[in-house]
Amino acid sequence: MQDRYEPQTFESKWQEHWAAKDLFRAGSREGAPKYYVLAMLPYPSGEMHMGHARVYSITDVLARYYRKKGMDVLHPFGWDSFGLPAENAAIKEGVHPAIRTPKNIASFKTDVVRLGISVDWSREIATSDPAYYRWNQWFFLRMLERGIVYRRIARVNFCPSCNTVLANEQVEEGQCWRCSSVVEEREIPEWAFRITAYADKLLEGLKTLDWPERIIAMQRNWIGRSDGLEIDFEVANASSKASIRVFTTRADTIFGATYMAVAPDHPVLALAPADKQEQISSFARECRIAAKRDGAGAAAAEKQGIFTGLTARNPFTGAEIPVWAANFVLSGYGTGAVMSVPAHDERDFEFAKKYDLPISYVIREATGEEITLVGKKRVVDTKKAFTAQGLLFDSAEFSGMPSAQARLAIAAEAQRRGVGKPTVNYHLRDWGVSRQRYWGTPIPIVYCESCDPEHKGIPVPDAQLPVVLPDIDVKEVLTGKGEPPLAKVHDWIKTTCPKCNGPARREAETMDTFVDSTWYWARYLSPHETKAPFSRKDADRFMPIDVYVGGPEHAVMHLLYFRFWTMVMHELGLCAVSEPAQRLVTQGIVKGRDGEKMSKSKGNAVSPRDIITRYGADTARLFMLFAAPAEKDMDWSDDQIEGQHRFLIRLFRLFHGALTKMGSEGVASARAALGAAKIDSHGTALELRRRTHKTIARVTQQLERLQFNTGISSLMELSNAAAELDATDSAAQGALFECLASLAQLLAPFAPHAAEELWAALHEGVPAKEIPELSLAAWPVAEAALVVDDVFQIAVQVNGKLRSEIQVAAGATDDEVREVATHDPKVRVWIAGKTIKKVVVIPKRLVNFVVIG
RNA sequence: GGGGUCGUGGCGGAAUUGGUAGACGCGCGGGACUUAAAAUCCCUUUCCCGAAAGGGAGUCCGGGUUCGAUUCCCGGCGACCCCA
Repeated sequence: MQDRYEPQTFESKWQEHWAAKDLFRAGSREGAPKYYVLAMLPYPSGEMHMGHARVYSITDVLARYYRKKGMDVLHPFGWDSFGLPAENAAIKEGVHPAIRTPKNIASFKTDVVRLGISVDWSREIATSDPAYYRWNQWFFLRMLERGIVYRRIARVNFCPSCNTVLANEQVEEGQCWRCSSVVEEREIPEWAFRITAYADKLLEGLKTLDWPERIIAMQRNWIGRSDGLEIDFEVANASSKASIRVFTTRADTIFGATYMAVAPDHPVLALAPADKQEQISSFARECRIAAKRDGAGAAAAEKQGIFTGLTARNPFTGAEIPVWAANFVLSGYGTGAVMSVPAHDERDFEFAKKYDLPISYVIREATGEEITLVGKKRVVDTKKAFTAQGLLFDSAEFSGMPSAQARLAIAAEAQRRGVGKPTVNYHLRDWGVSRQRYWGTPIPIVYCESCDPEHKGIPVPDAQLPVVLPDIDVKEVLTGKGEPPLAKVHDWIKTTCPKCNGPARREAETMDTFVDSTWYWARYLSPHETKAPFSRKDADRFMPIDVYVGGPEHAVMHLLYFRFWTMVMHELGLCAVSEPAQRLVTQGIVKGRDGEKMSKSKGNAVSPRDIITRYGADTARLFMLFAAPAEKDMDWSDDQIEGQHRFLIRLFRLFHGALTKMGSEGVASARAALGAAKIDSHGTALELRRRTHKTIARVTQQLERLQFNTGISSLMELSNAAAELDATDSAAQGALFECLASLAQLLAPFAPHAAEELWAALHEGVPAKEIPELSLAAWPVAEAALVVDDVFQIAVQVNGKLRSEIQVAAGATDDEVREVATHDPKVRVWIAGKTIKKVVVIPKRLVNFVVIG
């Protein structure tokens, strides 16, 4: 072998070797347990970036490790090839997405291969392929049949720059998540997925998942279940009978509801006195403008409101209370109206103080003394709202009840009187999927004037799927303006009605590309299946995903849709599982040299291509894995990458030096001894053997726990130890050879090309077909006898302070250990003349003398 | 404002989950090789006192539990992320 580490001379050789031997094909180990490891589906930009390189390094370590553990590993790859970037580029440059996309895929794929990622390419898919998206359409129709897909008139977020409708989640601070344009509101018909029907299942399922706590929390908050009471407040002073419905989670405070607040565009405001109407509409206009400026939330803004002239009757106190219009009440949220309890809600309190509205306390602390009566007034802290739960007072027959009980009792009473009912509200909204774009899945619906005058939509029959995207003249159709692009493709829009065979037109809108990534992971199981999205047999074999790796930015959108879709697939009988991924790893971002998130526009991006060219793929991989734990953000560091490169340089020198010194005969006999498990060793050789086997045990454990950074450091330690051994006799050479062989094996998941090269060096002179294939060679197993030391270093403390270290035999009893420690000269100094109150002995760790005096 | 994650040397980060704090790597400093430089190799490197042996302090700050706390509990401060 060469003593110099020159990855350029061998990395592509091994990549070709793996491909030629088809080593990474899944499904070829029938009896073995399966392992499905997956990185989130990438959008095929022309070049891989560091974030990708990091994810694939992580999944590849796992794929390679479990493959060596004998499992049937599925590590597939594919492309999220529909979507806005390709379409926007087409608008700008006039290149058809269908032409650009395959080029980008080919280029990106080259990067994946060059990084040495062990992918089963026979399962490669692209979501823009009709063979894939026909199943999007098929799912859409199945969901339509089940009422999970429905048509609605929606007030939607519209990005004038992307010229597209955005989901709520795609709006950030009132701006488009992609281009940061200010989002407008429009009312249009659209198709939607009834994901809200799955809110409780989505919530419930979270309990079973091995996902990061913060992702679970984000999903829980996003679903936002709140249990409360819907109750009607009758309008007291309008000419016609009307009521305002509110939702509250704090029905126990209802006796303290001293005013109401409604959204500035609430329908009840039509009943307000004529002299107030102008004021109300100008207030509504202001709020609309402010909301657009500050974002949909607008809660950050100063609380503002106006009195509407209306009053309502508190259904429990009977009091007539004023109705205000307020900017913090949103018509799209809940019922668009709230009962305001300033005594027990901070926002209501603030508002009441500002506009001098009455405040009455009805809850007090549950512990503590009875409210003191001073004259006729109860003494409470009127400086602030009391928002905690407590005991009711001044609440008629409910007085004295604790909050939780009172909520139930008040809800029951409201229900008995027919003015309210217990209700559950969710923050989660249904998922609008219609997009006014070209480069997406056509929605398989036609409109027929004669059978469907109301434009409810007629499903395209299964036999006519896929509805294939038409080829277009890019310049004519993709103008980036006006109606959906497909509406301009008249030949395509014109079709026949599947019901009456009369003229009909196709749905011109396409599906949100988030649809594509909800179930691609299942398509990998049966990528060539033509009768179904995937086969039940394959689903039973490989579902669920064992480890799913991707960015935390997908915490709510993708990961929620992905779970929802799986629940539907389960209901359709397609698979046994209802949760797609048992374990989720969210990897941190890679920051640039300046500590900012890497991006081309900031000019701080480091290209994996450059790194691979300069240092080789293995160095790039080691850096990604070593610099920080997988879940943490990491800073790019030119120095750190040099360090990883140096490690590989040292390894090559170590192997070269050792093998040269042993000579081919020495190597052959050491190899034979290792093969026969007959390594005879003692002294320093035995010490190295212990280190080798301890390292095997440690690295194995670290891989199971995804602690790649410490795994690599364990390998560094072992190689440092091996370099120190001067192997002159055959025993030492045997131990050294075992150590090197283990290093090559343990290194294989992390730096596979270098490991192959080293593995080959260890088998120099052996006929190629007799050399075990490193990628499939069994993962080394530590010999138990060599993992346990026979002598331990034990710390000796006196009153918790380290005073000495002693050597103790493994089998020593606590008494013996204490005896040795007591006689240690350094310890004696500290315990001499003092009373030993207690001695704590922790086997194999430490002894602590507790002394006084 | 609510929810979450976290805070350890000059830096990235370790610490067998309550048991010798700082593994491994980087950087700094010193040395070897070299005409010289790069590369490589060796030594040192938490801070303070000390020539050394050794001693003292130390995991954001303040309390607590414990023989023993980076780890658990309470209260602050600060950072980041998500939602308002």
